Amino acid sequence: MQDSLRRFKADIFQALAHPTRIAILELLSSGELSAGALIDKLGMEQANVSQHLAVLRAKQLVSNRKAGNQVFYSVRDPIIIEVLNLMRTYFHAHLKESLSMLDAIEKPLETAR
Amino acid sequence: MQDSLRRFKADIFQALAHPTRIAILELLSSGELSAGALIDKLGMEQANVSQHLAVLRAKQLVSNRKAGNQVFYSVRDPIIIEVLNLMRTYFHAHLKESLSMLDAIEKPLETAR
DNA sequence: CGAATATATTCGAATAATATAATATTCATC
DNA sequence: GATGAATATTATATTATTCGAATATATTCG
Repeated sequence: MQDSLRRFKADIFQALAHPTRIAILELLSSGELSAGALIDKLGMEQANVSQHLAVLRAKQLVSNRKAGNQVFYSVRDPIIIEVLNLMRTYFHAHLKESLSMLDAIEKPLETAR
Repeated sequence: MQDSLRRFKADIFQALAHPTRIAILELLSSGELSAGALIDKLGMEQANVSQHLAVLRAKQLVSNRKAGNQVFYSVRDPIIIEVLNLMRTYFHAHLKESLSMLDAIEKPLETAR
């Protein structure tokens, strides 16, 4: 059971472990948005956003409501937003190290393919 | 910058997205432990635990202190524990759905019970 | 020194996550 | 019922994570 809980947590964290999905949740934190609105605001491929939405749906982090032609998404439980906010606090607390971490992550962008 | 913050968050979540690493952080939440103690308590391969510790170190979620022969690990910032606790709250709030999610994840090794 | 203990690293194979492209579905309107 | 708009799904190539096995590095002790 202890173990199940950990697998569950790991699973949610996995769903959160992508910048695009975090962006989606943050965009939704102030209220619901249609898939199209999300695509616009993110400025990304329709299919890609839709796949990320599918991940969030699969882990039940968002709910969706179909209205005619469109699908409106919203954050299922505000606790998730709290988690994101805590992470922001964490980021600020460790700003210096965080920045060097980001430097390491962000490759010196190479010639695009 | 918005984007950097999201990449940072995603990166931390990625580090949290494994049951073993969650277990490690939870074991450390009440104080520091040596790598050996963690290996014992987890009952896992030495190399495997060490690799997970390396991930946690890389993302600076734990600090380590070498004392003679041993290396003692501790959680770097209690905010991380708060995040795990929030996740536990979330789990309880959505117990029913969570269980069915876990069912889907766990192999159908059902025979007994 | 050499052996023993504690921990870390490297390598390779298996598996999972991602982005893009192409296609499918669903609904509204004509 | 055909067309167009909004959204979802599938297929695939690429890349990243994971585990176990083997090996390496410290450190202590005799």
